[in-house]
Amino acid sequence: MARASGCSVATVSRVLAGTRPVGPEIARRVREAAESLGYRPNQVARALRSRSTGTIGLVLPQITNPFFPSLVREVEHALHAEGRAVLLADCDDDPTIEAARITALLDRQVDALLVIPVDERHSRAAVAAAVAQVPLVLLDRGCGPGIADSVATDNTVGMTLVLDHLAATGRRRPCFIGAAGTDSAAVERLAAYEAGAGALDPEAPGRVELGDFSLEWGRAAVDRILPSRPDAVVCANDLIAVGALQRLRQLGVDVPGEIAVTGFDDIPMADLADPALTTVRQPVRELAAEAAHLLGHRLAEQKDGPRRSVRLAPELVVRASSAPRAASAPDPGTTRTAEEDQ
Amino acid sequence: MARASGCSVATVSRVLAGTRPVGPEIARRVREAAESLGYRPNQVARALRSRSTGTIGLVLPQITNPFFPSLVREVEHALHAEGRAVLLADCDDDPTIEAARITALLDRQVDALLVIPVDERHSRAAVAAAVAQVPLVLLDRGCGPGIADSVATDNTVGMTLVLDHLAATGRRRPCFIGAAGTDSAAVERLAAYEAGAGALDPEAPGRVELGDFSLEWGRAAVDRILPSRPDAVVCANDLIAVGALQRLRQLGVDVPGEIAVTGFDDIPMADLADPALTTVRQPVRELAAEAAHLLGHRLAEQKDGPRRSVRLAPELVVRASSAPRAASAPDPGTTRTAEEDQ
DNA sequence: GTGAAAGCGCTAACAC
DNA sequence: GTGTTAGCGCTTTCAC
Repeated sequence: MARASGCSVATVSRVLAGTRPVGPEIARRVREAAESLGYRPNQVARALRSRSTGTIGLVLPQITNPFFPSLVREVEHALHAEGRAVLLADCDDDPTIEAARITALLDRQVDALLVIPVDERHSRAAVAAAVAQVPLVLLDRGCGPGIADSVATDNTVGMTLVLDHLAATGRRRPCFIGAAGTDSAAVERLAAYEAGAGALDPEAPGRVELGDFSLEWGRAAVDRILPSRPDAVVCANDLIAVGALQRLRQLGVDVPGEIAVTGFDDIPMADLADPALTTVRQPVRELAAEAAHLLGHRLAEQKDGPRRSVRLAPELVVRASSAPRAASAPDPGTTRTAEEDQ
Repeated sequence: MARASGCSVATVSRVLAGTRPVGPEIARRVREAAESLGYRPNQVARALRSRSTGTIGLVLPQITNPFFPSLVREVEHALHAEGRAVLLADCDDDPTIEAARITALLDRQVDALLVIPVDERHSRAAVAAAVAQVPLVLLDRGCGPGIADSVATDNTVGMTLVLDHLAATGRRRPCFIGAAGTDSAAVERLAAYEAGAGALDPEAPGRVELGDFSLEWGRAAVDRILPSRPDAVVCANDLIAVGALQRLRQLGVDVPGEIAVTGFDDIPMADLADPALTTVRQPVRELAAEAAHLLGHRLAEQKDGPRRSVRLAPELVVRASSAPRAASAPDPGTTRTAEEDQ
């Protein structure tokens, strides 16, 4: 390669990396030679020398969780646009596996880590250890206070959007089906419901059932919540909401005629449920972009800036499951977004 | 590290890699030193020297396609179990992006590539170019004849299972909603339907509507197929089937009372549809394991063995959407698998 | 069985 | 501006 262009390897390196100015004539020769020889620089050697692999580790609980694929997609695209590559680690929802995967990624000299922790508490040690070695940003879920940079959806805003919408469409007796976990999604969504539901009905903050983030729990919780005669079921995520929808249908309850149902996340299934589910759409692309930005910042600047915690506001997606009682349920194919409401 | 254990770097390398016999006493000292220093070998340097990164590129059309997350999960776990890591490349269903991603992975010196091609025809050039550089196995979808090793589900077996099941449960007027593409899934599933449906009804092979693999097409196709008064709608994948289910419900058609509906793939949504969808479950774990095995084979043996093409038989999952007409629709939560039928 | 030394392909000092 | 040279951290001959 150096021979072919009639100059030294150093010059070749400079032309390709653009590190230092090079004469226009010789630069052209180098580029031509690279072209005709089909030369591709070896990223491994480059990484060894420059101590930077251009590789980011993405650690997530379970790729089969329906909320993650779109997030992974956006992260992959955002990072690739910066010329970085993504090493994927699926943890099977197990903090032990998570710790092992993080170690494996660190051994491979990833430049940084993007972690969606499995568990608020049990992931902390592994994350803390990793933070000491490379820039790390927590995505979507927290992992203890101020342990690392983090990017997540603002759950409080989301829940407020839901409650405001229910109030505006005439619902007065909401209830909440949530999750008992200690993670930010469970805690913040519950807190926001309790804080906001009182405006609709002083009793509403008390109508709460806590289980986990599953379809099964959604189905089971309906039976426990129904005796309180709610006119709206606010669910902590879409899985719970779809489960609730299934059980309500089974019991012959009219949604949205008798009861409105809302979810959170806007997973693909939300649009396909019958009736289509009103929910809160997380700003997935922006979450990914912000995470990539934070990583870039940590990689460029000195490693010791103050911890940043970014919260992004979600968007309400109004669908059939919360249509006002006056109107009959519209065609399931029809959806309106928050913008269109304005 | 060499200093700490009082021997040479070569010996340290030998102990840790187990390449050559080392005296037991000194081996112990090395291991102790490694332990106490928290020594982790630098995989990048190792890769540069040994010309093997232990990294596999996984290239797929779109992680948001509901069939892929479980496949990605199994691939990741199978590969990680062998000490390899997965570089993920999402192609946004675009062959141009696919080609770019493949090049980027090759530049990073992946040991091999696992590719789910975007398009039977338009992915061929990029795949062929990659095959010349590293071991490559095609997963789930083909990409022209004999271009590389491949692992996929046996679509013919799957469709036969469906038709046999429909025959056994008393259906006599099946029809088919498929896709017009040239990919193996579209072609083989259609061919298998046409070959097998004649046994139920000589007219059946002619009752075919071809569109794409989408929910929307499933909805639209129902209107075109209904005039032929079918008692079973065989769909080329689950997305089509769920769309068909939605439209049939909208039209007030009783499923499975009047018409049975079947899908293909067993995506998560299949179990959640109402009624739950009878479908063909692809052997995802085995697909991933076989792909990993093939890769291992190519990496270990000489690169020029004969091309291998592995087809794995899928499994029928019987749910409510194809229940015999005599019985009323069972509880949506109840599912039976093919094994339980035997 | 163990150590010394030569590189893997590249980049970054340092001369010129 | 450009060439020369010394490594990045490891594995692997090759001597002993």
